Amino acid sequence: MNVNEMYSEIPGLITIQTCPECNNTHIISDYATGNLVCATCGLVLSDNYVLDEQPEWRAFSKEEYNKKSRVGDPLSPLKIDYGLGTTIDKRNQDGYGNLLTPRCAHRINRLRWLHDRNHRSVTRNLSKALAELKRLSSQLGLPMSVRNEAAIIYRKALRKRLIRGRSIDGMVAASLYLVSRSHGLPRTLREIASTSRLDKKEIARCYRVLCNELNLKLPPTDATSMVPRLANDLGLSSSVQCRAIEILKEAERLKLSIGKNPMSLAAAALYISAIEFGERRTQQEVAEVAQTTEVTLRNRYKEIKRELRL
DNA sequence: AAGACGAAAGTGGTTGA
DNA sequence: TCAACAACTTTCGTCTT
Repeated sequence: MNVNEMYSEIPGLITIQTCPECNNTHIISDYATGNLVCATCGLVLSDNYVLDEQPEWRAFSKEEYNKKSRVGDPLSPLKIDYGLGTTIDKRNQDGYGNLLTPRCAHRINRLRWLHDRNHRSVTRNLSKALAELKRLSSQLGLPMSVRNEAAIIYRKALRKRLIRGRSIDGMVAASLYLVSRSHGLPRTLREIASTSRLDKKEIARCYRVLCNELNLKLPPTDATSMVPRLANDLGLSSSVQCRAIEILKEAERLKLSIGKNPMSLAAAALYISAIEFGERRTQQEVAEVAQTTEVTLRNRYKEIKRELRL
C-alpha cells in the first residue's frame, strides 16, 4: 500500500492539488503541523494552511457524540437572540431536580424578572419584525442569503434607533427592498408593497431613511437583472434571455435607459428578442408580467428598435 | 376577432428656484 | 413651497393580421 492509498482511507486529509515538484495530484494535509504536504516528495506547499475544524475530543458512539458535543445550531440573524438565548427556567429546581429553598427561589424569581425586563422592548420589536420579514420574503421568493442580510440591516437600524416613530413593517419591507436590490435580485417597490400592508410611498420613505442613516448608496437598478424573472414568467428560453440582455446593454450604451423604468426596458428587450427567436408573446402578456402598460412597453420597444436599427 | 398602434388627457414623482 | 417637467398610465378609436 502506498502512501496515497493509506491516506485516502481518511476523509479530509487528501486535497486534490498538483505538486509543482513531482506532479503528484494528491496532497496530504498534515493536521499535526498544519501544513499542506506532498505525499510523494514531501514538499511543503504552504505553512499554516490547514485549519483543523474537528473537535479536540473523540467519540465512539452516537450517544457519546451527543454527550460530548458542546455546540448547537449555527447563529442566525433571523432568530431574535441569534439562536443563543438564555432563559431562566420557570421550575424552581436546581440541576439535580431538588426544590430550591424559599430564599433562593425568591432571588431567582427576581433575576428572572430583571432578565426578562431588560430584553422586553427589543425582543418585542424583533419578534414582530422578524415574523414579518419571514412572511414577506417567502411570499417574494427571496433566498436565505437575502433574508439574513435584511435581518442584519434591520437590527442595525434598530440599534441606531431609526425604527422609533416609524412602522416596523415599513422598515422590514425597506430592508428587504434594499438587500434584494444589492444582491442583484431586485423586487420592485410595487411588488413589495403589494405583499406588505403598507403602500409604496411609505416603504420608499423608510428606504430613504435607511440609505441616509446607514450611509448606503445603491446604483440604480440594472434592467438586465429583471430579465431572468420576466423570461421565467413568460416561459421564454435562455437564448431569448441572452439576446434581451445584449439588447439592454446596447440600449444602455446609447443612453436610452436614463430615467426609464428598468422593468419596462427589460420587458421591451424581451418582447423584441422573443419575436426574433420565434417565441412571440403579445404586448399584453409581456406588459402584464412586467406590471406596466402596453403603451409604455410600446414606447420603449419603438425607441429601442429605432435606435438600435433592428 | 385578436392584437397592435397612437393620440389625448390625467397622475405622481423629481428637480430646481 | 411651488411650478415645470419627463415618465408613466388610462382610455379609446383605428388599423393590421
